[in-house]
Amino acid sequence: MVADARVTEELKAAILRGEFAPRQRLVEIELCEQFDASRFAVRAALQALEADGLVERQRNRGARIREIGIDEAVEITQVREVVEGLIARRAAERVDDAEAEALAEIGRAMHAAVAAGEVGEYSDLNARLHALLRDIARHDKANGIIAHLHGQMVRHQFALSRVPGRSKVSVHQHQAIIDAVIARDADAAEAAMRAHIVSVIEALRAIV
Amino acid sequence: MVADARVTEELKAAILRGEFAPRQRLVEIELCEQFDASRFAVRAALQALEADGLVERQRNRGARIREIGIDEAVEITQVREVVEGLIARRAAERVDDAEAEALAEIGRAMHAAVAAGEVGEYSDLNARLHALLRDIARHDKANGIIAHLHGQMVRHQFALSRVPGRSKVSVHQHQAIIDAVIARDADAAEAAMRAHIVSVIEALRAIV
DNA sequence: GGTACCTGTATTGTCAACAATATTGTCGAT
DNA sequence: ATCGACAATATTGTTGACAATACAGGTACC
Repeated sequence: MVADARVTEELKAAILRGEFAPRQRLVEIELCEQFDASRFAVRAALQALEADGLVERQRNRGARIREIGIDEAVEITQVREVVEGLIARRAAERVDDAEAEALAEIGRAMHAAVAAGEVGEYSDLNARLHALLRDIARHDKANGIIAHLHGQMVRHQFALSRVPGRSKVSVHQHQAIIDAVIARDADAAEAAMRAHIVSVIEALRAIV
Repeated sequence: MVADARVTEELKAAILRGEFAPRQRLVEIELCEQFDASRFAVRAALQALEADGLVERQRNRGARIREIGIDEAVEITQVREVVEGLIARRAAERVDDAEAEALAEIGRAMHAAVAAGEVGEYSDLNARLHALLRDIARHDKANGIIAHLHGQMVRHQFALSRVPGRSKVSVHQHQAIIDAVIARDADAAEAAMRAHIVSVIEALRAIV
């Protein structure tokens, strides 16, 4: 696994960037040319991404980009709800003063971004907040599962960030999470995170 | 993926049965003989089981059985706590009368098994209860994650079932879960499941 | 005109040989 | 006797060719 790893990474990045349409066929030879790799490496990459849930394969019929419908996106987000709840709880238990200040800073930047109407900036801050909480929680298993689920959600995540007015609602939820973690209140942190993601689920359902 | 799938399945079953010791090296040629397959198929199986978290591989150094220490087992069980909590909640929301009766039946059998001191029988009933709850919940993503985590826990699970007196404690927790689901009380079902698994975590920590 | 079959092509599945790399054992020098 | 360099061996990584399979298009028959 050496060339394999490179191809796996590049192919995954390309999928996450949205370069392939859902249900699009992934022909091995075409991928060989695109990534300048052998069929062996491409095959290994496809197998890895199948385990990742990004690609589906049928015997003798090849691989295609897995389509994730709204129902599955909701299920994924429901799991995310409880696992990110665990992460928020752990973060509240383990946060140190420097990390608390970093959280507060993200909170202030979020308010500023919403006030200025910068949705792209707000979206970045959102990702940074969740990533920082994962860093603070230092829970490898939970973090791994979130990464796994996140990979399958990129398309819907993008759609979500385009919903007008969502940032105005979610900024308060994010602030509640930040406040609870800084206050070292584990129960409140978990509850705030779950409330936040429940509202994400509602927004998801509303898209259709 | 045809011979591959067979080898993957058999190898996984062998690992779960405990036929390989933790950190034991898995030499490809030996596995070829053992499962009467080509190196190609063995390789694919090893890659699949790496993604499954049962095997770890290093470049040019081959594969070994992944050792799961007590700390990791605790983390796994913490994730299980919240995801099985979600499953219990969903089960309470979706259970029908026939399923409720099946749950009640398992509860009665559990009490009987504890009274008779049949630990093996109780352990089976425990597995059946959790499986039935997953059936009722019909939450593919959550069920998939539980299956994934369970595969990594078999060794510790076995150690847990040997702790004397555990069934006497857990039978009441199980009954609380059953009662809450039958009463269609989602909050109580989630809380009961989480309380149950918290006690599993404590028992895990106590083993060392 | 429609349906079933057959053939050609595109694509994936499998294999055995070869190359690259790590590990182990041996030898000599200090 | 211990350490380091070096050679031998074991094991994995990679490649290209070949076999098996599914799909599309055309043809004959009803």
